[in-house]
Amino acid sequence: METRELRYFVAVAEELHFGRAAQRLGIAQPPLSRAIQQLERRLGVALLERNSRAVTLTEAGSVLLREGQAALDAVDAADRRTRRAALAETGQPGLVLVTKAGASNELLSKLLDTYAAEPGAVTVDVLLCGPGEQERLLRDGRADVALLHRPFDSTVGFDAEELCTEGQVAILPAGHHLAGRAHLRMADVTALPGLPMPRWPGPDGTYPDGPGPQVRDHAQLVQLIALGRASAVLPENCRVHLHGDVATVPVLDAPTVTTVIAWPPHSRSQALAGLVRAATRL
Amino acid sequence: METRELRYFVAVAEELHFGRAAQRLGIAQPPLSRAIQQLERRLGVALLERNSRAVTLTEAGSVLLREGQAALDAVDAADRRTRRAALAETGQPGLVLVTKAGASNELLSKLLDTYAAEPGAVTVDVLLCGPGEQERLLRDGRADVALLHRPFDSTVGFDAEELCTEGQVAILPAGHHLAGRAHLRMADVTALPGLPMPRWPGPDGTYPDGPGPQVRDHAQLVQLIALGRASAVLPENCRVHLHGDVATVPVLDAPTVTTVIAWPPHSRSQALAGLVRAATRL
DNA sequence: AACCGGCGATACCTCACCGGTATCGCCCCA
DNA sequence: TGGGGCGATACCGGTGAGGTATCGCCGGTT
Repeated sequence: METRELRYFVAVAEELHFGRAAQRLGIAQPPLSRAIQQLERRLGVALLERNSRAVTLTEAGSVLLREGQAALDAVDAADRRTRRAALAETGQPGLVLVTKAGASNELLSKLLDTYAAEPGAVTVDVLLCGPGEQERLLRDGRADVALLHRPFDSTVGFDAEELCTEGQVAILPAGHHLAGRAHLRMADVTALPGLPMPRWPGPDGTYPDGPGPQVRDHAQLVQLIALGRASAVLPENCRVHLHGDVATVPVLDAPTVTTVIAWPPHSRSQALAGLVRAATRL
Repeated sequence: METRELRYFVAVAEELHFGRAAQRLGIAQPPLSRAIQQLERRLGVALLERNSRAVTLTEAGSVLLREGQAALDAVDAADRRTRRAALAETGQPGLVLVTKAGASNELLSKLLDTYAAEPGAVTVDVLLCGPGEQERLLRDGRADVALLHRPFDSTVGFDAEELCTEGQVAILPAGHHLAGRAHLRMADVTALPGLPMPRWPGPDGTYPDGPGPQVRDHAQLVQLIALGRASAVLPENCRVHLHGDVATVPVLDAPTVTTVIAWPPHSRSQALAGLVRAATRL
């Protein structure tokens, strides 16, 4: 099975429309139709159901969609990491670390300082992204290593070391009547009248239905809380980049959050090993 | 990057010889040389160092070797699992479970019975293999789910659930002077004069250097022990398929062995979920 | 009921590129 | 200095990927 065929199939399977898929791929529709037919013939498997007016996935088709996406990510990762390895020989970015924007900031800066002081340390690029995007970046090779936060992020499929564990705090508008409490319970802060929890985008970039404002990063969220339009429960360390307009109150029964450093399991890079060693020594 | 190019590069990188690689791929040498050159040109990266008389990998080349092997496994997995999904619709093997030959036998049969009794259970094929081969089979799609034994097998890169934990016992020839002891320590059984630990093949099929007979599975090992040519330390449950010629003695300070059920993290199959549920209920 | 429009499949053509054979150039070694 | 092993180059033929034009089917509209 060739990568080209996989890319074509994944495009059609995601769009469920040959015309749009062809457009997205930058080719005409007839070659796309033929390529999919040929793939089905070579596999000996029907992947798509074309009853006129609609294209749907067969059972085998949805398996190939999932597995094909994973395989394409792996191929992209091979491409990107190879290019990066070649650049690294000439000096440039040795490792790319990805973390959620606005999370674990002081841990991250300590880590970067500690690692940079090591002999043989390479340059580390830091990539910030929204929640849930890190796994993808790690899988498709745009990043080599990530700071993840369990239980929000899953470390399944990666190798990981735990770095630290912390409780969570509620973030409330400064004048809110609960802002003065010494501590709260989850039941106190879920469904606060007029202060809904925000909605984060899913892996596909769309927002789930429901109440609450749509946010893309912590800065947006804090602004909305300061405006009295939302509330949130976040790990303690986010306090360091909050200012006077919001209050933080520990939430006793919120799940604890563990920060871990994670990387693809087949990495055998010297640089990555050094960074992980530095992290576990913090 | 196309799958064909990756396969070609991996062959050359493993053989470090264009002629042999071409032979292994079933093509002539000149097209192979050209394909590699083109890959290097497209990536803009030197992958191989050809000083006359020897081919060696560059730093970027070894990155592409590792990442490329992982990517090819993922592509193979997509192919195999798609074909299997299509067969499953017509009734045949719904899941392939792989485990080390001769390990966790009664646990496995209980698991298969429990699962088979569930409504909607599909047929489960059992694949037996040597130690260290399971991860590979899971990665390239020849298997869907595995019984692994920590700490011998690594579950890195997979999703897993723990099933049970057990101590280890020394396996000795029936008449051995330590066979009557109530228990032993690791120090007692490592380097027994005339009873070396066996050597198992590595992932590449070759055996490490050193003393001790080469073995490929538990049956061979037990036979060698009964003949007084080897000894071993294995999880307790292996007792059930031993016979009179060998003795087992608990080893108090051997690491405990945890049997886990593991599967590729992006699986979303209903059948797999049912099997895992059955396993955790045992 | 007839027509129109959207969509996937088919027909047919062109050209890139993949693979094969023959041969070269280089270098180690006898 | 000549031979042999090895990778690169030159050249050729066939497969197949992609493009354009068009068909066939079906559903909704008037």
